[in-house]
Amino acid sequence: MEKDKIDENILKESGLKNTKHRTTILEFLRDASQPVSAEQIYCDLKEKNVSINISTVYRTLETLIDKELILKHSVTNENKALFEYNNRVHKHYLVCMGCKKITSIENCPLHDYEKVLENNTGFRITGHKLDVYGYCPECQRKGIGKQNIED
Amino acid sequence: MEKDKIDENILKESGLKNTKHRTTILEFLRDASQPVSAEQIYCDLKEKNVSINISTVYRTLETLIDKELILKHSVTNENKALFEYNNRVHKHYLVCMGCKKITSIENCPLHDYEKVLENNTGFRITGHKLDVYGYCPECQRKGIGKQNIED
DNA sequence: TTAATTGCAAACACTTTGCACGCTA
DNA sequence: TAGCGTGCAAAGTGTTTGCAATTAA
Repeated sequence: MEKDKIDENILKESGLKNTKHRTTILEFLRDASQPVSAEQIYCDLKEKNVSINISTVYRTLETLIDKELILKHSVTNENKALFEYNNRVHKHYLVCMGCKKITSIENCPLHDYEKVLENNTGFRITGHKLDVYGYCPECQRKGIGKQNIED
Repeated sequence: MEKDKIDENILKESGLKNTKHRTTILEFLRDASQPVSAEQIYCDLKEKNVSINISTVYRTLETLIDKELILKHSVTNENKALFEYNNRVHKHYLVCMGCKKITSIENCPLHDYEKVLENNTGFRITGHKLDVYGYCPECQRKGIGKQNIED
């Protein structure tokens, strides 16, 4: 496992002090399989006997976002933010409306579209966010989301 | 102006009782030029001397969402929801990072992509949400968002 | 040593809920 | 009149902030 040591340099390179909480949270996000909430980070660290305060979690996340080491997402109809390690790969998300699991899609169909839009609108386009919604194979198997079951 | 009378039938057709607050909010959203927050609705109605409680605004919005008469959005880095009249046109949004103004785009480049994705992932795709970010012509003129001014 | 980071508690902003009263169908 | 809709106050969530103590560089 070469997993655990990488991050310390990343912090230095971004001009951040190297603290235990920062590396812990950054490693946690790097190893997470999908975007997670501040509370999930907090609880998970507690389970691992890492003593940390929820406000420190938020402050750390904010710092890491500023330095673009992580990304923040808002999901429609969820009132809490989700955070994800920024591995600098342009991604989109497939959100299951049944189990709420978020899968990432690395293929992006929109490269050319941004240029068309710049020409049509006069905006300087800096990025985009695409989320696709549906039901995953497992939820379909369970019958979740099979049209409207009833009202 | 034929603007003001349409909505009463819409409520009936959705199986909702016809109340003043519901028609007022629905008309307000129908006539809004962009998605608005619950508080904006509340304040705007107060200015027009409509007496309403903020909890009624939220409850009404929830009801209208259930009946799909309106849509709810979450914008990244904003911690409040925005609501919009559902005119049943598939739309995307162009969000200005400078002035935060939201412009809608009625052209959708993703029709075919959803089918590709269904084949690749096994998901049953029910919809998608695309937001494009950038700087509007006016903000560019003012020099807002001209790369990084400094760090 | 010095400034940045943290914990704690308290404050905040947005949203939801319980209950009694009021109004639509 | 029966039951849904509303106002009010209070509680919930998720997030932020002030301040004193702690820690990294």
